[in-house]
Amino acid sequence: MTETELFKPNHRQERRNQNRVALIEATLDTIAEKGFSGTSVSAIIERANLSRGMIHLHFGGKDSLIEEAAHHSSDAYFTGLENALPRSGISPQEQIAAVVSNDLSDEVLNERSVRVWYAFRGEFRNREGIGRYSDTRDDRLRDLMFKAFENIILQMDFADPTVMARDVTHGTLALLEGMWTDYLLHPNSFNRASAKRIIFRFLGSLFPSNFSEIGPKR
Amino acid sequence: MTETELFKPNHRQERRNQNRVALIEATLDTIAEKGFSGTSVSAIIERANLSRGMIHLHFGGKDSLIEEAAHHSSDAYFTGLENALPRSGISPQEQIAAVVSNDLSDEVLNERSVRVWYAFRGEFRNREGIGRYSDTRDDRLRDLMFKAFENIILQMDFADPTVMARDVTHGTLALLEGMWTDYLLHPNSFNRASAKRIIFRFLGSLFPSNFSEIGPKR
DNA sequence: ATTCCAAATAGACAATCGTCCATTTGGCGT
DNA sequence: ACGCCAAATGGACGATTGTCTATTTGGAAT
Repeated sequence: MTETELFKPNHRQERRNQNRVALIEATLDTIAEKGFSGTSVSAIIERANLSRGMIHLHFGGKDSLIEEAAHHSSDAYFTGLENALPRSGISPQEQIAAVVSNDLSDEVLNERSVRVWYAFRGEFRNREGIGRYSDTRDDRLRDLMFKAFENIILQMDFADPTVMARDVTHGTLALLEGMWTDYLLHPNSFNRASAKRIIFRFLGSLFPSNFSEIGPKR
Repeated sequence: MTETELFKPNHRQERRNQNRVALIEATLDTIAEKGFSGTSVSAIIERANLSRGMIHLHFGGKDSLIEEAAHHSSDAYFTGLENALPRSGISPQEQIAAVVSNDLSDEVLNERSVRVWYAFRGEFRNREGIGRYSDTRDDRLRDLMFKAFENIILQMDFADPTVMARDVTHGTLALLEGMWTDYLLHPNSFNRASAKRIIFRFLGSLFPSNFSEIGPKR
C-alpha cells in the first residue's frame, strides 16, 4: 500500500511485471520459511502484499506459479555460475575451482536457496515441472566439469581416460551435493573454508600436479 | 475387512500394535508416492484400510504420526547398519567399506526410502521432531567413520591427523550423500557398482595402501 | 476532459483439510 | 454365558485449501 507510491512513475506493463516477479519471490520466500506444506496461496499473497486473484491472473493457478518459481530459481543459479566463470584463457583446474567456489559462495549457498532447493527435491516427483529444471541444472554443470577433467586426465596416463573423467566428475558433483546437505542440516556450524579444503584434498590426491589442498595449481 | 479374519488368532494388544505399525508404514508409503504435500489423513487411512479416528487414537494427531514415521525410518536405517557391520576383528578400511556398501545396498538405497528421506529433508525445518532424527543419524555414523579413518591415518605421517580424519570422514559422508541425490534424481540410470567404484577411487587415491578402486585392501 | 479497457481487487464457492466425539464392535475376565 | 470396557469405527465439525468471477481502479489514448 505505502510502497505503491514509490512505483508511480512506472508504466503499466512495468508494474504488471513487477507484480509477477513479486509473486515468484514471495513464493520462494514462503517455501524457504515454511516448507512446501506451509506454502498456501494465502501465505504467498500475504507476503507479496497483493490480492488473492493475482495468482490466477498471472499464472493461471498455484501449480504453475510454483513451476515458474522453480524455473526462476534454476535460472538464477546458472546466471550466477556463468558470471563466475571467466570467459577463456583459464586452465581446466581453475575452471573446476571456479565451479566449486561458486557452489560454496554466499550467493549460492545460503539458507534461503538451500531450503528452497531441498524443498523442490522433496516434491519434484509429483510436480513434473520441477523435475525438469532439476535435471537441466545437473546436465549443464556435469558437461562443463567433464570437459575440464578430461583435459586434465588426457595429459596423464590412465587406462580409460573417459571413464576416469566421468567418475571424477560424478564424484566431485556428489561431494558438492553432500556439502549442500551438510549446510542444510547445520547452517550455523558449517564452515565454507573447511568444505573447500576437503574437496581440494580429494582432488589434490587424485591429481597432485593440478590441485593442492589450498586450491588449483597455476 | 476381509483381511481382518486372518488376524483372528491374535490377541487384542497384538492387533492394536499391528494397526499402529500399519499406520506408520502407510504414512511412509504415501510420502514416498505422493510427497509431503500429498500426504493427507485421508490418503493415509485409505492406504492402511483403517478408520479415520485411528490416527487420533494412536498418535493424537497427524503431526505426531509423521514424527513417529520419521523415527521409525531412522531406526530402520541404523538397525540395518549395525547388522551389516561385523562385530569385531575387522580392519578400519573394511569397516568403512561396510558402511559404504550398506549405504549403496538395495535395502537402504531404494526408491521408497530415498524419496521418504528427501521428503523429510525438505520439511524438517518446520517439524522439529524430524530434524532431531536427521541429526541423530548423522552423528552416530560420523563417529563410526571418524574412528576408522583415525586408525588408518595414525599409522601414516600426516601433519595434523585429527583434522585429516575429520576432513576425510566429512568428505566420504558427503560423497555418499551425493550418491543418494543422484539416485533420487535418476533412479533408472543409477549404477551401484559405478557409485562404489567412484568412492573407492577417491579413497584409494588418498590411502593407496588401504583402498583400491575395487574396494578395501586386506 | 472524457472514455476505455487492462490490471488489480476482494470475496464467494465447493472441496478438502485435520480434529474429535458419539457410537458400535468384539475379545477377555468373571 | 454374560457383561464390561478397550479398541475401532465413521461421520460431524469448523477451518482452510485453491479456483474463479463480479466489481473497482487508474493509466493511457482520444
